Amino acid sequence: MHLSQEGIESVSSKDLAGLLGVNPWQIRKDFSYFGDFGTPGVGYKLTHLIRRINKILHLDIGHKAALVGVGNLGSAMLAFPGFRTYGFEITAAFDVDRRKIGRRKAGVLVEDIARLTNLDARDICLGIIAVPEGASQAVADRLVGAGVRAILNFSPRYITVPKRVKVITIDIAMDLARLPYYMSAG
Amino acid sequence: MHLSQEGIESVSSKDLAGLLGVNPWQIRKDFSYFGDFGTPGVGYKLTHLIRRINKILHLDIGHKAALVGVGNLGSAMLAFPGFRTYGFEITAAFDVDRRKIGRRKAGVLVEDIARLTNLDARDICLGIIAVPEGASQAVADRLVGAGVRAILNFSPRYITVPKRVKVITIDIAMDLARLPYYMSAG
DNA sequence: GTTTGTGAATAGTTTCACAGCA
DNA sequence: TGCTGTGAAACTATTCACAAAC
Repeated sequence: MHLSQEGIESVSSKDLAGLLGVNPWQIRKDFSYFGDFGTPGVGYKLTHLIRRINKILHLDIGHKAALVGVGNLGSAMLAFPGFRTYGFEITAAFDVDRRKIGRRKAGVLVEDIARLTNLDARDICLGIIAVPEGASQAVADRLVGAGVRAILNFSPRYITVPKRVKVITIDIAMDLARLPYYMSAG
Repeated sequence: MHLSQEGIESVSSKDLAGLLGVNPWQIRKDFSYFGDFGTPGVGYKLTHLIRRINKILHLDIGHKAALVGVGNLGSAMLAFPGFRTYGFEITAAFDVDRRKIGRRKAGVLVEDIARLTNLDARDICLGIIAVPEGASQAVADRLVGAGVRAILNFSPRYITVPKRVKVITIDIAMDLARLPYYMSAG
């Protein structure tokens, strides 16, 4: 992605592998499942590759997201520029805290969580849960009721949703907890 | 983990499976690799299970971590209570911004990144990278030089380190980017 | 009756090696 | 010569089924 800014037009599977920390044949095998074709002897043309991958992952159209929980982590999400890279935009934010409701954070109005309904009417298909601990299931239920089709969950709890809704959970503490196992003696 | 607060003493593989969203036999198989034993007809005793898992993952001793990058995400990390659950504590924070250096965030003094050396002398074995974009590799190099043995990397870049150092990268934007693929028509 | 622990069967992933194209 | 795309081999993980334990 950064490569295109450096005037590079083509990358080989070896280049990509080095950049991503995997083996070249993994790259080629993965691409081959989608019939993606590069040029033997040259590599993959960057513009073509990016367009193709965006299409496969459905990133070719923009997506609007609603954030629930404007605490430390939620605020970081609102300010995070990385979402734009893949065509995402947080266009709504919700919280329970009266002191936050009505104010703006990173240009987005913080609304009362009671108003978290009919997100589909606002063209929002995606929910981000950044509330602390136990509230996550209730928030997930509200998001599903409001019509989102996918949820990014930052709370350290497994949440249950209808199977038409896709959930990805990022449990930061648990990810960190995997590290000590690999650290030799200490 | 929350279960112990509810007075529950034993869990079956079925209970755990429901709680984690996986199959019961997956739980049993995974435990069996470590020769962990529950009681047939009853289940797994919670206190024993937690102690055993903490031992296996080396979470039975506390770990000190250094945070690099006290921006939005970094501040969220400092305030995040979840690390304590697994025995982690952020005891040092570093930034390049003169306005932040010398101040305290969530009780932790923000130091000049130039002072990021000899972390091992301060009993810190773990680095958390929360800097924006391109600075991540340079920060990783500094952390390795200062003696950390593992890194939690929040920047969307693959970083290269000696193989004795374990890295886990959490690319929030890319995790989010996986969702649209699963959302039907939109 | 209930639940664990595990061998065997099944499914999936990673790795390799090489034919074919630029 | 350099690199892709893919069939086959090796490996790993998941699922099942059931004997032994409570």
